[in-house]
This record gives sequence, C-alpha cells and structure tokens, in this order.
Amino acid sequence: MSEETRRQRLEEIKELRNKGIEPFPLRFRKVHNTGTVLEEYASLEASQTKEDEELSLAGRVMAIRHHGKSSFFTIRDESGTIQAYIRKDKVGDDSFQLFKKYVNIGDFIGIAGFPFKTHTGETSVFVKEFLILSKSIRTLPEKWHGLKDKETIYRQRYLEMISDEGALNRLKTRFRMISLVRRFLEDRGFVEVETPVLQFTTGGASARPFATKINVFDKDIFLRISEELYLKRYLVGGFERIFEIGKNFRNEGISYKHHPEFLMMELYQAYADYEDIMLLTEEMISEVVKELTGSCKLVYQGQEIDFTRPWKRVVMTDYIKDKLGIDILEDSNERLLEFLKEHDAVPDMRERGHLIEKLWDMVEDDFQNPTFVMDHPVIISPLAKQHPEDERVTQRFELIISGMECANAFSELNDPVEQKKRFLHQAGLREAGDAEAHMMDQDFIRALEFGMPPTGGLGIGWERIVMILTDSSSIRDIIAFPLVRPDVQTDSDEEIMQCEEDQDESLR
RNA sequence: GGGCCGUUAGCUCAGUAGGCAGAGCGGCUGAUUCUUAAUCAGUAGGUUGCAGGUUCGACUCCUGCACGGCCCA
Repeated sequence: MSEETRRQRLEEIKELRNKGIEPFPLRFRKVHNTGTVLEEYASLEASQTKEDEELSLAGRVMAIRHHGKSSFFTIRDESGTIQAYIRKDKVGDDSFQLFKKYVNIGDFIGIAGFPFKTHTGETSVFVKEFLILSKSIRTLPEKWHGLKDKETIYRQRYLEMISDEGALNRLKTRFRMISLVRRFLEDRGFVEVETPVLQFTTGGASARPFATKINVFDKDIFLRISEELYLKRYLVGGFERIFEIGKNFRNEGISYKHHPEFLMMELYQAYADYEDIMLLTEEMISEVVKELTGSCKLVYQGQEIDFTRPWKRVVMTDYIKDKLGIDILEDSNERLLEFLKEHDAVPDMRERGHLIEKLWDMVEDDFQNPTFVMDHPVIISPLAKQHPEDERVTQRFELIISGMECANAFSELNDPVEQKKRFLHQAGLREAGDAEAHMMDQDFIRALEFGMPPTGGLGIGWERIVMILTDSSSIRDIIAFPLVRPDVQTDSDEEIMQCEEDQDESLR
C-alpha cells in the first residue's frame, strides 16, 4: 500500500519541523501567473536569460527530473504549467539538498527567480529561492494515463481536476457559461431574485420532491422542484423582468441527463408572450454558444449540431400525427393506449396526459439541432395559457437539442379561475396515485386573484447545454461533485481509523 | 426495477486447463549541471472488492452481497 508512502511523507514533515522549516506556512507573495509569464517571455531566443527580471510564482509540483547537481521541475497554477530549473551553484548546497530530499510531486511550492529559455527553447524559470508551501502526503494519480476509474473520478473529483486538464476545462466552461447568462440578462434589464428552497407545497413542475422535517413547526417540508410559483408572485408584486439561477431538487432516477439536484434558470418577462420568449431564448443560447466555442456549429457525441438562427419550429400535435399517425387531441384514450401497447411503451399511469407524454417521448429523440416544439395540449400544461386559435392547446414551447429537453416556456396562465380548475384536475391525478402531479397551491391562486400581468416565462436546464458545449456524454461530467452512494468502507471506518493512527503518531 | 460488463500495488493495466501474483508510472537508495513520459543501476510495495461454496489447492469455477459503468424501463 501507499500507506508506506504516507508514513514517509509524515516523517518528512516531522524532519522539516525539526530543522525549523514549517511545511505548511501561512502565506506566500505570489506575484506572477504561469500563463502570463509564458506569454510574456515567449519571444526569448533559445538559451537566452533575463537575469534582471524578478519572478515570483507558486503552484503544485507536477513533475521533477533530477540531474545530480541540478533539477528540472514543473509547477502548475490556475493559469497553466511552467518549467523551472534549480541548480546547486545558484541556490547553495543546503538549499539544493533540501529541494532534492523534501520536495515531491504533489507539493505546493513558491519560487523566486528569473526567466530564461532552455537550449531546446522552452520558457522556464531559473530558481534563485524556493519555499515549501504545502506538503502532499498522498500519491497523485499517474501522470501519463491519468485517472480513469469513473468511481474515483466522481467520488474524488479533485483528483481528476489535478490530473486531467480537460476535466478542469469542462467545469470552467460551466461556470463561465453561468456568468455569461447573468450578464446577458442583466444587460436586458432583468433582475436576479431568489425564492425559497424549503417549501410546504411544491409546485411548478411534475416531479416527486425530496421530503424532510422542519423541527420548529414539527411539519413535513419539501425541497423545491421548480422556482416558478414564487417567481410569479414577484410579478404580482410589481417586478417586470426577473430571473433566478439555482438548484432544484427532484427525487427521481439518475441518468446521463438527469441528476437529483440540478441547475435551473427561470426567467419571467411581463407583457411578453411565448413568441417573445422564443426569440429571447434563441438569442441568449446562441450568443452563449458562440462566446464559449467561437462558432455556431459544434459536434456533440459525433453528431453535428447547428445553432444558426432561426431554429426549427414544430407543432407538437402535427409532428406526432405525421410521425406516429396518432391525433393526440382527437383520438380516444383507448386508441392511444392501444398504440402504446403495440410499441411496448405503456406508462405506469394511464390518464390521458401520461399517454400523451409517452407518445411524445417516442419521437423526442428525432431532434438533433435546436428545435422548438410548440403548442402542447392543455392537459399536460397546467400552468400555460390556452392558445387563442385553439383552446385545446397552450402557448407553450420546449427546446429540444440532441434529443434532450433543454428549455420549457409558455405564455403564463394568469387567469385565477382557470388556474384553479387546472390545479383541481391535477389534484384528481394525485388522488388517482400520480405522485408527480402538481400540488394545489392556495396562496398562489390568491396571488393571481390580485392580478398578474400577461407574462412570458422560461426555464432552462443549462447543465444539458454545458454537456453539449463540452461534448460530455453524461451530466455527471459537468457536475463537479455528483451524487454517489456513500461508500461505507472508505467514507467512515477506514478513514476514521487512519485519522486515529495519525493522531497516535503525532503524540509519540 | 431488469439485462450486460467491471472491481488485481497509490495510479494505468497484464495474468493462469485451477498450481509460488506481474509490468509501467509513482516511492525509496545511488549515479547524473539543458531535462521534458529524462536516462541508468538497485530496492520496497498485494487480505486479487466483501462473504460463503466446490477443490489437495481459487485471482481464476459457482452462489450471494457491495460499489461502479453502459443499455433498457
């Protein structure tokens, strides 16, 4: 085991302290970044030195190549990796011995020196002084093959970040994207607001919530499944353009595109309808894609995806009729069920809405390029306003990219009487055993009774879009710390024992 | 929930009709003042995921369990 390596490192820490060297000092004056240094001195000639320049860098030691009286090593900081060169005649015997004996791969060190280029033309730092900033007592994953084991990657993502630059960049893309979305919306007058995560009545989506207990009230309480119903209360209160970016929680399965806690963005624009929102969605997403990839076209899992506007629009009922020969507005429940039976796709719940959802699932995969699927039936859209030209459907759209639902939007239902009717229908489904049906939210109805302006609303699951931007096959690849089943062995016993052993050792 | 696959040194991976458990990287010791997957010599490191079973003998075959991955619901 590398238990031996750990003990060696712990021993070295003691030795350093005995020499009066603190292996975990408080701070270091880091002046330069490796990235900017590499850029700034790129034009040096091979073998050229700049002895009058002073550099101060810090980072993790990623590789060391000892050569007797000199050593090359690389350090990595957030901006990149740079090579450094340390030589006995430059730093003195003691310092050089200290480096050779006590600096290991994985340690953080700070270095002071000057820039130069090696004979082979690599920009490097000639070390005049160094300082150990943090000792590592565990072995890093192998440098060449990196970390491959999915389980270790998910449980110890920091290891993947250290050993796989691609993984680090995927996460950086995620956070950069969120920042771009914020700026985009703020530039257009949207205000970022917040809504409660803990709710007694969850709503705004069809999903099972996580339930917990709140002690002060001794009552069951849920984690939100969407932000919608509270955001609309802001509109009742007088806000006109709002958005929220935050985690939502759904107590459902995990798949390549589902994760129990996920990033949701919702926005609401008063006096707008779903047409306005469709244009906004196109503009926002294509701008973000272009900013992050430099192009409107990219390849996702071997398939080209073209974000060039305008995006294709498809009316849901027409598409299903063309594709499956089923009229989801007119055909009887028996006909729908019969068709689903033929295709071995009968859902657990058999209310009409479930049958329609299932039929849609059968064709959703057809869309690779961004496509708006529009005008969903009222029965599966309890929060959307009816279409003035056809009362059986709503002014709603979903955005499908690479077969994944990436956005959901509608002209918001603001008629309190109609909304109550829709909730009552949902309550009926709940009675019938549909755990995902919407809960009745009396206060929300009351809010609507005070009046909410006509409003267009939108929800985007940005994580799926990051997947596409980073060519990730699973949503877990762009969630830094995805949910994994607790590993009893390593998460408790072993680690606790190890802590105790370390304690014992330090007492000796 | 069902099917398939995986779990061997810190990491990446080999392995055998069932017959002493291997390599590379990393570690340690030594050599080496322009290397860059540095090189060279030596060396340590394993409850083969866990628990049973079959067998003279199991990393290998069987059963159960745990964790993970992929596909399906």
